[in-house]
Amino acid sequence: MGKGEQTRAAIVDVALQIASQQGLEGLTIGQLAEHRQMSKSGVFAHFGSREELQITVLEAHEARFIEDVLRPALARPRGLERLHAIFAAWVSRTVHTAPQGCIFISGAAEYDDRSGPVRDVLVRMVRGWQRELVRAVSHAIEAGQLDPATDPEQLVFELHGIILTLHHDGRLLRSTGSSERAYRAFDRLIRSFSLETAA
Amino acid sequence: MGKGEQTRAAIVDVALQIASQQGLEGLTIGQLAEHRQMSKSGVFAHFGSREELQITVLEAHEARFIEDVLRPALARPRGLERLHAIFAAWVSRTVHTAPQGCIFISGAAEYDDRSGPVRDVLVRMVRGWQRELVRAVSHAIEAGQLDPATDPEQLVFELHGIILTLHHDGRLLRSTGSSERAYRAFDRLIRSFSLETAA
DNA sequence: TCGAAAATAGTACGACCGTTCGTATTTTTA
DNA sequence: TAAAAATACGAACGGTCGTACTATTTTCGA
Repeated sequence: MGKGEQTRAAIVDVALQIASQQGLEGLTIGQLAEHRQMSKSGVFAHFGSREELQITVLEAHEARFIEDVLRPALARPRGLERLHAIFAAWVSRTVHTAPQGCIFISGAAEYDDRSGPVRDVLVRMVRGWQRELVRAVSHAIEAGQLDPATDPEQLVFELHGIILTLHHDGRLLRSTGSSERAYRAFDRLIRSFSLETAA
Repeated sequence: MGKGEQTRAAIVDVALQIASQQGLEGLTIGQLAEHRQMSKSGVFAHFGSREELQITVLEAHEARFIEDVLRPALARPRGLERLHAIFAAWVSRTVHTAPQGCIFISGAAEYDDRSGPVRDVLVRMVRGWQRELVRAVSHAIEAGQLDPATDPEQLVFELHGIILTLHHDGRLLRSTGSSERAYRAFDRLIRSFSLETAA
């Protein structure tokens, strides 16, 4: 790895941190330069534009997100067990990366009324993640662990809501005990989509 | 109403619109001045600081929110009916005010890592709204329409998640049919907190 | 080790930001 | 209708922003 790539990676690292706190729109090249103790133009040269920087940060975020949340769960058997593993890792990531937020979530608020390449990339990533979730749910249906009439996208819709509230309450309201609420919500959600094998 | 108050109200009106699209942090005095065809300093004078402007916008947003979502529901009898009315109005407001977003939601993302008066006001408002929701749920419990073991805050947590996802999917992903998903989620949520009066 | 290529610094730019201040204009009040 | 008060303006300030250019330094393979 050449010196350039090395520096670039280090910049992205810091940028990821800053963007997690201030949002992708709050990310500035000057801030980055100061934090890295180099010139603005030096930082700038690595990306060519602020937009390119933001997209690079998004890509880095996605990579880590997948690594943290999806990858470990893929070691689990398909079905509910894997879905639960995904959810647990997702909750953990949402809560434990404090005081940083999820760029996908803050980005959603920042770019839901904007257009342009950054938004497009973000949308593509979120859609991709939802597709992964739908896959995981479908496996559980195929395995007979969920009601075959289950609409996977509906379940994912509600699952996503749990995480969004967790993020919201934990970060804005600084509530404690949100993870427990999230788990309880997850359990009820799964139960309500389960086969009626009432004891 | 004097001339000053009149102008001020008109400015807040525009500001509310802009903040709904670009966020409270995206709100600038220059933009406001141009939109209103007056000088920056003229706009500025009405608020004394940008922060004061942002807080004023928040207050205006809260007033309208309560007026749209809570007020009409108060005409309904306490309990599930009122809770449903609140939810329906909330969904409607979240979806129909397109292409504008909810300032409470975008603000949550903007200020969850910041400190200062604007954040404080926002937190107070969101807490207040959650308290109203808890009240509505409690009424349903007292009326015997929900399981007496129901934790109202847990139900509100999950209810909030439905709205957050609706906002997210509808605005960022521009999904259609999110309202239907939201209603389905609401029904399942209520059912899972209901007394087991299975047919 | 030398020289091309890569990486970084330095400087300047135009634009916009919130804010201040003195002045002019309009509105309200006596 | 004149005086007083409220309101709006215009210019300017220091600051930060992204970006374009040109130099300088550093890196690294031949």
